[in-house]
Amino acid sequence: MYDVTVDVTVKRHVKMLSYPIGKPVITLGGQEANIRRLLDDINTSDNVPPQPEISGAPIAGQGAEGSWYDEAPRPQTARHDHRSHRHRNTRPNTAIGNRTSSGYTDNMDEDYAHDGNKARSNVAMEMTDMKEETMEGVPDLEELIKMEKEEMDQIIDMVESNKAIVISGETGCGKTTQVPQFILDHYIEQGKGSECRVICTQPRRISAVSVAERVADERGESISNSVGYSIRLESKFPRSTGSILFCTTGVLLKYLESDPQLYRATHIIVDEIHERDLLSDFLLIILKDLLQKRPDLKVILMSATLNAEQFSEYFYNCPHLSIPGFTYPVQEYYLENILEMTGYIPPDKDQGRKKFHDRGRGKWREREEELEEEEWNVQAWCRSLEGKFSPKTIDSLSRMDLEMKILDLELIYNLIRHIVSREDDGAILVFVPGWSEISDLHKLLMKDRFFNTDKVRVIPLHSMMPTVNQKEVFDRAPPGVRKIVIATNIAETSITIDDVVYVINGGKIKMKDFEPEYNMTSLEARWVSKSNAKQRRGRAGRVQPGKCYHLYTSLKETTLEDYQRPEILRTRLEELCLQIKLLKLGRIEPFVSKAMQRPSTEALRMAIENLQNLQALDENENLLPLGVHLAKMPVDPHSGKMLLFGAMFGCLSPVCTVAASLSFKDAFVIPLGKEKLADMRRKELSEGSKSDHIMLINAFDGWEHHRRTRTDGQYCWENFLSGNTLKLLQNMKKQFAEVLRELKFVRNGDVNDPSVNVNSANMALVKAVICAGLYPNVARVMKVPSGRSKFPKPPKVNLKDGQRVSIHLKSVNSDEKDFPSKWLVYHKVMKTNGVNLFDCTMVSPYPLLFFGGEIKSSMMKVNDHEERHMVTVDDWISFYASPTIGQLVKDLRKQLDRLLEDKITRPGVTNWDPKSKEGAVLKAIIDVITQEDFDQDDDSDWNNYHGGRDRYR
DNA sequence: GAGCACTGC
Repeated sequence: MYDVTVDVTVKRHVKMLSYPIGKPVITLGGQEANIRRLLDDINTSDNVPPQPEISGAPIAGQGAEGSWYDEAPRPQTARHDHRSHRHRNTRPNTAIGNRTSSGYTDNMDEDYAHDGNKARSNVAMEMTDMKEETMEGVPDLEELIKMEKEEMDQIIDMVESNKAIVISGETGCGKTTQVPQFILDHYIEQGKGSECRVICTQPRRISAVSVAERVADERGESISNSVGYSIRLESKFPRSTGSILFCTTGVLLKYLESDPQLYRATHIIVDEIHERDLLSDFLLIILKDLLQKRPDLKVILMSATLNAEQFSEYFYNCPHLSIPGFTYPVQEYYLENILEMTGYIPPDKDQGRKKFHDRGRGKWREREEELEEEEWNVQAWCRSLEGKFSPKTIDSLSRMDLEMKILDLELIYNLIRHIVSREDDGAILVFVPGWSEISDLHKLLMKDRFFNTDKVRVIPLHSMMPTVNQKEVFDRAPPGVRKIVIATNIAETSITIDDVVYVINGGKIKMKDFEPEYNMTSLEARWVSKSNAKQRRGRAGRVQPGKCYHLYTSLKETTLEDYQRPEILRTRLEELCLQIKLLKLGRIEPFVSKAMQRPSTEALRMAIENLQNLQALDENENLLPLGVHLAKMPVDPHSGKMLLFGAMFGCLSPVCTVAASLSFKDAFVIPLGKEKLADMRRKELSEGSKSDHIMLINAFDGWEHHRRTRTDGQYCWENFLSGNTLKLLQNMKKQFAEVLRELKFVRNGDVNDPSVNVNSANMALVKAVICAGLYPNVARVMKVPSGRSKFPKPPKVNLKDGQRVSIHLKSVNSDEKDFPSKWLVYHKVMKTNGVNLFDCTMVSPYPLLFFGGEIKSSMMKVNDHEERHMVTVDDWISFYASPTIGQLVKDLRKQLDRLLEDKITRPGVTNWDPKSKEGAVLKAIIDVITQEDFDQDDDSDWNNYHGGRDRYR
């Protein structure tokens, strides 16, 4: 055990080091008498745990009267059977202003981005492929109605005569708002309105709401009549039949749990399928199968134009219809044009042959040859530019790093200066990959007095910056003032800024990727795809003709992928697998193989294995009782397990805060330049807990406390918190409590009910529950660098497989010097620059012993003369312990395991009566955990022990 | 010495 070593293997970005990982640093013993007494108490308690029954409690969502999706179809009433309510053609041009002033908008808004007349001037249908339309004269109303009628008839014909169709069209063609209405209106005209229930899914919450509002508006109704929406935590259902429901993809998938054949819908429209997000790809597999079982069901897939054919092929070569759209023309410029117009001379690329790490894919030599070929192509292309571009530009192109390993911010700076001084008014939107580029470019601009004036307004935009919630992003700059927005891809789909006329496409995008062979998620900047570029370009043509500057050559553009890799190939699959089992879709592998692109066998195997280790699946992929609970909770499996334990151990509210923050996002926003101050605030909020998760609880509780005195605004401001996010987290917590009530783990759905919070103030226990949820995500602190250097480095920690990683600088533990326990549990580990733990909680030994993996007792040789007893969890987490205490811990653990298994199989409210077996066991466990036990072992002084280890690095 | 973006009756 002492010399457990890991193979010395150098893998991509992962240092596998060889050194002992098993030596304990903590000796257990202080609680021997305590545990013995507690075990005695258990043995004298009742042997049959009483099962408190929850009877008569109504289950939310089932049979709730008046809910849209459970109501039986009923006859159509007369007031809906004429189309005269629709007046979308005469709608004034207010849509954009209204939505943007309310905060977020979405690219879906583009479907009605322009004046109604313009938008509808190109409604003529084409069965052929895409055709770029330009603005024509505006037809008169009569002609418009006629054109629309033709358009509608064609779509209806196709829908009627096919089970599935694909409709493609660029943003601006109106497909999202019009197609659902065509279908409904057709049924109403036929006097069959009551037979029509259209569900239209959107990938984002905001699109679902804003499209529903727009469509209701076009029909001259308020929401909840013939049009409604349903997103998580917020629903306004339309009437039960003769109606259209816009919902998120996730909501529709949730419906499948109670209605596997989707009888609540006659038509299902899946919008934005070209985005290839995990949930739409999953839904498509299900719908494809469902068409066999429900011959009456109509499926309409809606996509952008590029590659729309592949969806038609996937759906049994179903017909494909393309709708032309309207957008203002956008002039495009490439790197060669930009160098020519700015006269900027980029730095030469590194001359020495760069060592090329292509993350293990492809062999070194092949890659070298590939590079040489690329180089040759570039030089040939440069020669072809002669005569068309100045020699200076051509020379620059041939010498610079066209791969843009590091985004050239000087180039962007020069380009912005060029636009500001030479081009007409209009906001500039710059796309860069991430925080550091936003920060650096912002500094670069502010350094220049040219930009640091009242005439220029520079706005950084990032999901974690407070500007995402501020109106100024959307506000049109006053005349003579230039607005410059520096943004991540948040401005590509989620946030729409109307007055943008100039777009600078930095060419790179940060993308999450999962590599099962390294069991590692990464987040790295890659080249954009053609569809990203197209979307970015479109951001320039919303209000008038615009210009788009791509920071890559026109040669490079030809090598860009059409689309980003679908998410299903880039993500962990645990949740997907659980859903497949919950929806009884058969064995995982064959089911997933039906996807448009199937994930690797390795990724699937890893997901299934993890679920088996979690006791969610058995060895035959059958859902175990725990798996059923986890699948029903709207969080990842680890957070789900945490919630179950939180309910059982009477600390529901704090644990819900953690689960909500981990599965959605934490509530912090950080203004540019205030990073360190924000770190300090978080550290204060952690109150010495050495836990990011406890810090989140304290931040949330502080906010709720200040709400009572209406000082929450001040509180958020001081602590860099977003009130909007906190409200969402609060609602999520309520939802979790509801779900736990349905699963019968708590009696009522109030997350703050005292009965489920008897131990909420016991932070040692809350940490233990966090540990129970996050296990086996355990890391061991290996080295705390000395604090003398100017920039103290974060502690180095090891994962179980020996990977050496850092604690991310955002974590409250990143500047921690003192770890009484060397063990951390974490939720997220990700490779960015290096490999980082993004959140962690230091845990004491007992939570690991009680909630971790298998416990073994063994002897360990300390030196030639001495051996010591120890207990070890999962063969790597070791503590010195006498044989007696080892046995006591094992006995107690056995009691706990039995209790937990029973609880999971037969859910019930916790019985705290210490005379019951359940009460006695829980009391014992809580008692031991509460006395955090950090007895240091004298002869294994941790720093000495690891002092000589540098040679391995 | 640093955090793409979504989402769940």
